[in-house]
Amino acid sequence: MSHSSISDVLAGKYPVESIITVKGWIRTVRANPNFSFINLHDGSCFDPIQIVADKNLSNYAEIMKLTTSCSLSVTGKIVESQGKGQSFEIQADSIEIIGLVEDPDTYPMAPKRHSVEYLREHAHLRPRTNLIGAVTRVRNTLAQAIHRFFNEDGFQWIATPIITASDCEGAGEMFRVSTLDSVNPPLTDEGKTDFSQDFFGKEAFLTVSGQLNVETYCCALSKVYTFGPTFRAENSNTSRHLAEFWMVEPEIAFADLATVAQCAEDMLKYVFKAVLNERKDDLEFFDQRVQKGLIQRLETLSETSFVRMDYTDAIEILKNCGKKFEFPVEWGVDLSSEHERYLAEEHVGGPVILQNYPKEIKSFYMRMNDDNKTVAAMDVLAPGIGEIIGGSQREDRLDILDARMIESGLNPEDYYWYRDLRRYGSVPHGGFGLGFERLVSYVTGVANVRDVIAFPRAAKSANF
RNA sequence: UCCCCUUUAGCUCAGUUGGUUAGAGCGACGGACUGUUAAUCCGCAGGUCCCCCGUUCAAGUCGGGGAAGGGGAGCCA
Repeated sequence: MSHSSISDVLAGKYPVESIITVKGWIRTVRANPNFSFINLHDGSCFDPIQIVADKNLSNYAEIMKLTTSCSLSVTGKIVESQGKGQSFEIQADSIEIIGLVEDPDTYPMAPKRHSVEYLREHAHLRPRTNLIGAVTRVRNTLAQAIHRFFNEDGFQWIATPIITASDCEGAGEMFRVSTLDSVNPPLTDEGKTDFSQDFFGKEAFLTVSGQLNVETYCCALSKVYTFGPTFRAENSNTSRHLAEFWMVEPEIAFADLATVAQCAEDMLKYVFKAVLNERKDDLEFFDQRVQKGLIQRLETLSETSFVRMDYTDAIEILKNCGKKFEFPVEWGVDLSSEHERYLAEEHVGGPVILQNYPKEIKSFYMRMNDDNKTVAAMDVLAPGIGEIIGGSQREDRLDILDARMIESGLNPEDYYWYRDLRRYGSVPHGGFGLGFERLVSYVTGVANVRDVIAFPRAAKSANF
């Protein structure tokens, strides 16, 4: 049987006096012997719809006993609400009780405020809450907007592999993918695990980045991006790290660092605007309950240019700002959280694009600048979150790439297919990686990335 | 992985110098209520004080060890 989404009903899609059916779960209920108010939600929007149940309903005795999260099918007439707080409500003709809550006393999602830590321990029920429901819709809107932004700009979406047999990705600890007997694996003559007998005939891992793969498609289709899950086996225990997270990685051919930075800025502004336009209801909740001033901040961000700053200038600013840092600042050091926070939160007061870092602290594939000291790298630092995007122009000159690999202790032969791109019609190109959960966290104000992904996977934590 | 903090009712927390029967708010439950909005009012039930070992006449409280969670750092997206 067909039914209407609550978001359509509240948006006024059906004329007053229409008879419709809605289905969902009870958020709150206020009962008295003569009539009851039931707020029903189905996840289609932030607000629930108010059902007015009169005592004349045949099953009114059962209706009076309903509790939070019971599931219902309600058929009735749309009317303009007599009360404040909603424009429309449904005057119920019939209420079918689909599923009761078997023991309201022990049902974990009470109609009250819960801590995010508590909700995380009940990850299968937390999507029913206002908070996680809103996060989920905003996350979806951001993902759709990212695809739309790239599609409108002529990018092709490339599904790069989740499993990678090349052990040369370098960035961080990897999860091994294997079908070998983990207790008694086959051994080589040297007594080491014999991966030639493994499923792929060699050691295989979950990807830590799609970048190297997507560069190959960039050097053929010009504008490409990946958007998929990424895995890091780092033992990080912070509000900004997950072992399984989603990453957006565009790669642009015939592009320099400035083009890459502009793409990052345009993409962020595009998705901020999308959320402001499409999910105002959820943002208002975040603004009220999670982070005051959130909407104003997003509106400002989507209109003003991001500050660009060279690493060298940032070092001077940090050295001369008069602030005492735990880690001393000197040209050549990797910036730590306190430095990044000062730059984004205090010096700029907004996101800042930091560019041209010393080559020693960045990856081998980043393009060497003419000064032979810095590479064409850029990070977007956001207040409160830190690094939200990391990117670079890639080294497109084979001799310099080889030299950088050797400097970094890598064997160029292992990267033959990556090097081939520089041998056959090499072009300047570049791209960046956006941590999707960090973006959702930034946009919603929800501080921990574990609360903006459905089932978070982190060190010592893979429940549900 | 390192530093700091926390763990008491379904949830959020208080708990004095180590001392009788461990408290509040919210939630749940029962009742009242003809337009409520996390309704309101009245009533009631609800405890392995995270686990183990120790000190003591006596431990929620003190000591040691462990676990889980949080904040910060590192790594990064």
